[in-house]
Amino acid sequence: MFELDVRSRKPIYEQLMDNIKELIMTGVLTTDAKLPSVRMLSKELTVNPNTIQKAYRELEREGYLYSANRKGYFVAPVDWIKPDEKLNELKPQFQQLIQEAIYLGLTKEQLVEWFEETTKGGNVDDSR
Amino acid sequence: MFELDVRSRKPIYEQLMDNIKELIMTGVLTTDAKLPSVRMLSKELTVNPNTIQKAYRELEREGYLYSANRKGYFVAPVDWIKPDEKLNELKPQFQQLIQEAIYLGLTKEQLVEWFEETTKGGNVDDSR
DNA sequence: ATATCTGTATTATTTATATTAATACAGATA
DNA sequence: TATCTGTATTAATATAAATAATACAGATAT
Repeated sequence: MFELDVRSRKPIYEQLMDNIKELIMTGVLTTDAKLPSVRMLSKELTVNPNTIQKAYRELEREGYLYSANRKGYFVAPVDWIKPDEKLNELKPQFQQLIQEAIYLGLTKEQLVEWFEETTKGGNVDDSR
Repeated sequence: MFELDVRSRKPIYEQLMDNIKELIMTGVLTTDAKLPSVRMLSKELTVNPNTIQKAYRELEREGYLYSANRKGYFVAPVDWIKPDEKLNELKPQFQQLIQEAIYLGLTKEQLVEWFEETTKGGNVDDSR
């Protein structure tokens, strides 16, 4: 279910966050879906419980998850993320990447193509 | 000339690399332009010389700079970077960002708009 | 030629952070 | 009531970034 690389420069908890975000964004995990408990996932991935918790708590802070009174962690509704704010945070990252890509020869057409590959591949859940 | 934030999570040498890349990509620094010496920049930024050298050497490895026999570091021609390979490395980064942005409501039109803002703002040097 | 600039290299130390480890508490659930 | 859950705390370990202090040798300008 999750792909972690302990040799990567990127911290395990961040890799975990990316993995979970992707499951949410592709619609595999929908609103109110329950995530594996800290301890279970810890055993499954042979990673320390604290590391799992750090990822969960961070995702909660960002609005992707919520935790209910010792019942577990669950997927939060999209609008808890404050999508507009988040998009504005993403913009400079995009523009830095775009600038570098343009320098390397990226055309507008190719960028649009990449956009459409993404929409085609991922099954977005409209009911959310 | 350079903007560094010692409190950032991103290492100083990586911030320096980003800064230099941007100067190259916006055409402020063109092919064969000389960069400040390791020691000078070290003093100017009050950063350890080794940190500067790490940034320079890494940019050399990536093909953005070259160093000539104790004469200094200089901007390399674009094609030393192997643009096609680099673009392929950039693609997955783009798609991850695009996927998240789509989840947050990004439209194709907005992405194209961001692309055009980038081309308009930066003065790309065609003579390269 | 000589002082001074350049990159290059090496070794040690400090600092920050990620990760693991070992526990403990208290509410939720079966 | 036993066992699940999240939450919290403290300590130890590992890794990497950054600083520090030097040294060597080629390039350059005076």
